[in-house]
Amino acid sequence: MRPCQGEVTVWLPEPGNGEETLGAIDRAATISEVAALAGVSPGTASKALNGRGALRPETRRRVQEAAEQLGFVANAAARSLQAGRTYTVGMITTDSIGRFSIPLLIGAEDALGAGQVSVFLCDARDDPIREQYYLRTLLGRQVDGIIVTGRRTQARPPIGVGLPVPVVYAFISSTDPADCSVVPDEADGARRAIEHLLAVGRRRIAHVTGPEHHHSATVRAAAALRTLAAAGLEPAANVLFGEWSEAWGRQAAGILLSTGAEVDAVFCGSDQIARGLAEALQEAGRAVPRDVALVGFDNWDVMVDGSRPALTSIDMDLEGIGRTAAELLLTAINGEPAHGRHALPGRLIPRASTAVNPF
Amino acid sequence: MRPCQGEVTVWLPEPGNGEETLGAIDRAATISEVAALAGVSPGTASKALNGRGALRPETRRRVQEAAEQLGFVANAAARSLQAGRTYTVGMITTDSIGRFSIPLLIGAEDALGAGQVSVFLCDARDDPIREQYYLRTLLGRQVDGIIVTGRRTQARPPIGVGLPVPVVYAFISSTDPADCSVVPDEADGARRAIEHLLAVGRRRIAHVTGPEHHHSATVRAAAALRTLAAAGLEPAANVLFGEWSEAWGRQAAGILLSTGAEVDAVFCGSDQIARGLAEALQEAGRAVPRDVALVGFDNWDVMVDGSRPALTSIDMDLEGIGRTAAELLLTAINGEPAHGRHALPGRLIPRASTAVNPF
DNA sequence: AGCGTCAGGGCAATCGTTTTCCTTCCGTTG
DNA sequence: CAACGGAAGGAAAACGATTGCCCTGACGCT
Repeated sequence: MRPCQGEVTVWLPEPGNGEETLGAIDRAATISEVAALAGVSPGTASKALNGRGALRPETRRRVQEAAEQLGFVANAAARSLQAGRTYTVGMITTDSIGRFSIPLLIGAEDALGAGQVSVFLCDARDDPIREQYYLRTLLGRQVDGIIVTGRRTQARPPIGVGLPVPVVYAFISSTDPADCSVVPDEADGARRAIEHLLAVGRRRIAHVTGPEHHHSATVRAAAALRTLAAAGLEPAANVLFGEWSEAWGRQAAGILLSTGAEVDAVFCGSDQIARGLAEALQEAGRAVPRDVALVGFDNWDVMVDGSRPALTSIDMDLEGIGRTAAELLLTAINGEPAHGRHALPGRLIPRASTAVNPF
Repeated sequence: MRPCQGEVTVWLPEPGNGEETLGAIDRAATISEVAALAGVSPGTASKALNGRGALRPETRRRVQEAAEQLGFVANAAARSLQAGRTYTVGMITTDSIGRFSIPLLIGAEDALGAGQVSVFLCDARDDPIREQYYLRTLLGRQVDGIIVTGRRTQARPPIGVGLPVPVVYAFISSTDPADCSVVPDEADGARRAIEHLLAVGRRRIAHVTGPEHHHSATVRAAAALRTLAAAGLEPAANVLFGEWSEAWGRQAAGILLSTGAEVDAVFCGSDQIARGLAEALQEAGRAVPRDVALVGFDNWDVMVDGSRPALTSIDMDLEGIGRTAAELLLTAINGEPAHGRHALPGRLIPRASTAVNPF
């Protein structure tokens, strides 16, 4: 194996650097060594370190000092072999690790780290083979549970049936209603967007979003239309389906302007679309938010802050979804499995693109 | 523990769903059970499944079928207990998982996954306490090695001294030259940027970048100036240090224009800066790339593609850095530790912002 | 003084797999 | 026919931590 490809520059350390690292540990100490140093048996040492059994305080202290001195950390393999639990969960991102997976991952790691549980990360890259391979790997490592995440909210077939460990789906959901899924309430998010636009006085509202075959796009669009209808309004234009890109946002702006529809607000299916729309509208002489107010979706920092004006957006609270999924997984591991699809509400983050008084 | 906070909508599965999941596994099968089913001893079963020992082909097959039938996956805890290796490495991202960590992570996971090694992910969030906590956790889990990554290329103190397992730093580097670090060659990247601008005929080149106290900013700036000097040129303006944001890019455009410096190209310290600059320049009536050519840094897809025109940029090959770090770690685990700072070259990705003939 | 009680701590089994010896059986050869 | 050798597979130790059980003193009570 050639570790480095292409040109590589290497600075080697200067030789003859005589200082020895202090406290060097060649091999991790075992509890027997700790016990020997403390002058007790391994069993007693275990009790001392885990606060079990009946020990003289002085003995306990002696063992603890010995452990400290040797830098003892219990071998997790041995411990889990005997406990039957590994205090480890697997996290499979079915599509690549990306913008959506990360907050989920952080949220999950947050909730699990507090419970002394470590996370095995697996990136299946949209490949069912890799997915099953990782699943087997995780099962072989006797994880206590598995979190499955992905980039799209659309329901997917269960990753496995009759698995020996609990599984929770985060962001994506399983088609099997008996599985436990934690997803964003996208319809609720779309409702908040429309209601916010209504609240700031807009009445001629259009919706520009991603591909029609994309679950999120259709769910959000339907909810937006429902909310408008509930207010006795029609959309100012037909829903424009396209892609999740700035380029499509710019293009959509042209379409809206050319139809002559008197649009005073656009709810966009993503922040990227909104940003493209904002740019093109302003180039065409429409002021944002004065003439047209904009609401995005995702609350992606780099987009909402980079856009001018800054974008009002819907935050799906991905971190919260990851955290909730992890917490549900922990309770499932403790014997109380949850079922069904848990939809978490998002928040609307108001910014300049829907300001009432833009001065 | 309340798993869900805030409003939550739950759809429960319809009760009375009578179908039993097929092949349900309550408890993972052990090798003894496989052995019993195949009519051999556990030791023999182990040999059969691992291709060791002298066994009749027919016996081997019988064991394999039994394993298949029971869905046997070897208990990794037991295996690593006896092997002294866990086929697991830890990955500590010292600052939060972000845009830079992900490609590193993907690259590392790529190189390791192929070697049947799993990754423990830990996010220390810039907190030294968390960092040491995770380090202990990883050591307790007997990882075979540790990869340390971060968001900044600046050298950092070693995460620990005399650790019982090899450590490789990726993207960041360790201040201890005896440690192994894999970093992008930022100076080389800056050189490529300047040489590209020279190659497309620009001579009055400015540099706008991030904070002066930021290692990457100073390294890139120094290399840019050196490259210009080597071509017998002065920079068209003083290096402008600011922040890594679009807003700063826009502001810097104003500064450059107001000084009256006849700039025909700007090398930007990041794609965000370049995007802001592109916007502001064009609003001021300068065409990109006709009047001013732009080169960014990072090759961040959403920036280089969202910008108009699309940005030429320097790609640090983060994925390659992650992969190389992982490969070096694997060889270190196998007893051949590498030392020193390995700088990997980047690539310049040409796009419209430096096109010679923009028509 | 004798017995019971309990604190303190050692012993050994256990978890599941691998691996190092053995044992057994069969065929071959001197 | 005896001895040897190799093939096939079994028995058991080992990895390291935990834990239930047991042992040993010391102390108190009658």
